Amino acid sequence: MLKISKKADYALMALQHIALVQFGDVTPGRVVNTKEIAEEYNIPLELLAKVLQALSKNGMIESHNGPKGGYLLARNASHITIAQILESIEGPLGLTDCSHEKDGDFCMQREHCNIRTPLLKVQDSIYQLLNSMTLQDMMGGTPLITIQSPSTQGVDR
Amino acid sequence: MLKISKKADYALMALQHIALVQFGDVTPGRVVNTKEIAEEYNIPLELLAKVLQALSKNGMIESHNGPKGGYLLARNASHITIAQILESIEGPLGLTDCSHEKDGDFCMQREHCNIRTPLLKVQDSIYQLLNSMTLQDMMGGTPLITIQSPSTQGVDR
DNA sequence: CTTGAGTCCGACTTATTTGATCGGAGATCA
DNA sequence: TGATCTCCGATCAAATAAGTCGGACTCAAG
Ligand code: FES
Ligand code: FES
Repeated sequence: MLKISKKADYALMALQHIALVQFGDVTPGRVVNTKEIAEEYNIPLELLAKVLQALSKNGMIESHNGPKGGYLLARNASHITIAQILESIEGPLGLTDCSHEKDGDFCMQREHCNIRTPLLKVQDSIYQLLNSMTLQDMMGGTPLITIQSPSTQGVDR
Repeated sequence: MLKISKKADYALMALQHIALVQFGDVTPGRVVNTKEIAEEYNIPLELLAKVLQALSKNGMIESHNGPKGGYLLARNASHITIAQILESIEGPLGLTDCSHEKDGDFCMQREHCNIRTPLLKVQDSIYQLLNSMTLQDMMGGTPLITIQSPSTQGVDR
């Protein structure tokens, strides 16, 4: 349950790879093209292309056309959060169909719904969680995210 | 993204309804049948039945057959967590396909995978989150779950 | 004991989403 | 100019979820 799509998976891998090349290496200005990533991680080329397109459209990476072209991180790795990446590929976060109340978009159960409010809270918590972890954090195995709740007080990791 | 299935939705509603009848009301021993819930929340009858079956099979509720039959909460509402409910309906929690390493179940990207470890941590955090919230909590608008992470220190709700 | 209303339960069909693919247009550098 | 590479839309196939159907069982009243 709560599985994220493979496209989102690919997006994370690709971004991390780009970040790695751009940061850790001695070749700071190097661009990285689709093929390179696809072969490295055994990802279907065309599908990965689609993913990268979406990422660039959402301002996560910059695309450079033509020969010697490729992709570049749009901002610092510490300013790109997991939530942003995932939302670029799949829609906005929403546990239920009726999380985001559009006009007229009425859930059949809305009237007597008893789970809307608590679920929205859970959803919000998950969002904070995803939005507090950055690409940077994913690279260096840096910080752990800890949860505090009334029932699991003091439980660490 | 991260949408839970409608069946899981229905499960939460149904369980909360059962808990409400069994606890808050003056009819402590009353059983509640499928039809009652289905009509109350506009849920397809047969589908809800399926959901309830799964729940009973996983020990969340008890089923009583025959006329005047129906469902009963198997344990106290404060001992049923959201995570348990969701896992009864959908499979076990897993952000990626390769979260649970079965034998021979090798992810194509496993060798060079750079996102496995951090994602598992995120997954674990989410699980703690879901597992720290009980049916009881959902009923009375009781406790809020708070998150603490290095980057959002001090941010409350 | 018989009967029948009411329920549980598994198999089946249909709809929706996701994964993956193809072909062409536009841009850049040698 | 020409070759190479990215970008972008439309399209096809597979997986999953949503919803439906009919039979087996159980209890309680008559
Ligand atoms: S399920 Fe739509 S409002 Fe609760
Ligand atoms: S995606 Fe399977 S191991 Fe990382």
